Amino acid sequence: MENLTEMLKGTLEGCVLEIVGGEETYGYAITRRLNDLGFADVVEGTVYTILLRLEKNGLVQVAKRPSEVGPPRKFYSLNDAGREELAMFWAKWQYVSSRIDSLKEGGR
Amino acid sequence: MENLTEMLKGTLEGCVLEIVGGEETYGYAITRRLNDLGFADVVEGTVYTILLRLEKNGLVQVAKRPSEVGPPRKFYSLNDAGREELAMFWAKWQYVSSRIDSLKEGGR
DNA sequence: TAGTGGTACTCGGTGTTACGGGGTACCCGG
DNA sequence: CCGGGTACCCCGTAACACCGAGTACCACTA
Repeated sequence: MENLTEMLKGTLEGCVLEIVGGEETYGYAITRRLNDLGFADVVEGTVYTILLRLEKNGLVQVAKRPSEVGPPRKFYSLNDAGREELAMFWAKWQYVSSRIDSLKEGGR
Repeated sequence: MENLTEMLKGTLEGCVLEIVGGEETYGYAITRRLNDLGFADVVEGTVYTILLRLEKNGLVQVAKRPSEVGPPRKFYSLNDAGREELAMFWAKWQYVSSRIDSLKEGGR
């Protein structure tokens, strides 16, 4: 599937939030996770951008820890604000996707 | 629901395409349609921006016709390229939304 | 020991998209 | 004749994802 990028705007951040909410993890692994999930062309730079934004907005907690196979990793986990934001994201997603699906099905 | 705007990026154009594909219609009516559909804060300027983009990209056919209740309307309908684009949009939507839903459900 | 490839993060610039606000203009009823 | 609904357009702004380049750590190998 080519060029999903525009459609991901505004949802990719939520996806990252969900992944981080599931377990404490770091940028490089999140990118891999997204790629495996089917978002094949999501690229590292994008994920790091999102993570820095989440950090700036106070939605995550960060812990730097050494790795045995490369440079140190920045592990992210959600704080309360982050969990709240995540819940909000899913509410929005449900709303938007239901609207769009209803438009698709004859759309009344 | 507040501030869905970011989540609509990349999908709003598809929604307009779908509406135009359903019947020949014009900007002002499309805006109303979207508002009724639940996208309450989609605003006229946005729809016109999209319509002009569709026109520029050769996805629609345009016909100006007088109105009995105001200034003339620009009626839009899909051409072959537009129908193709619309089919593409729904394919992308299905793909993306299924991926995101699967992420939501435990995400394997 | 120099080189390669995988791991891991950061930054600056770019393009696309939707919004906000203003402007123009047509039409009808009071 | 003037306000409000109808109808369109344009310009500037903000958000978001991408791209490319840079830095740096580690293990393996020739």
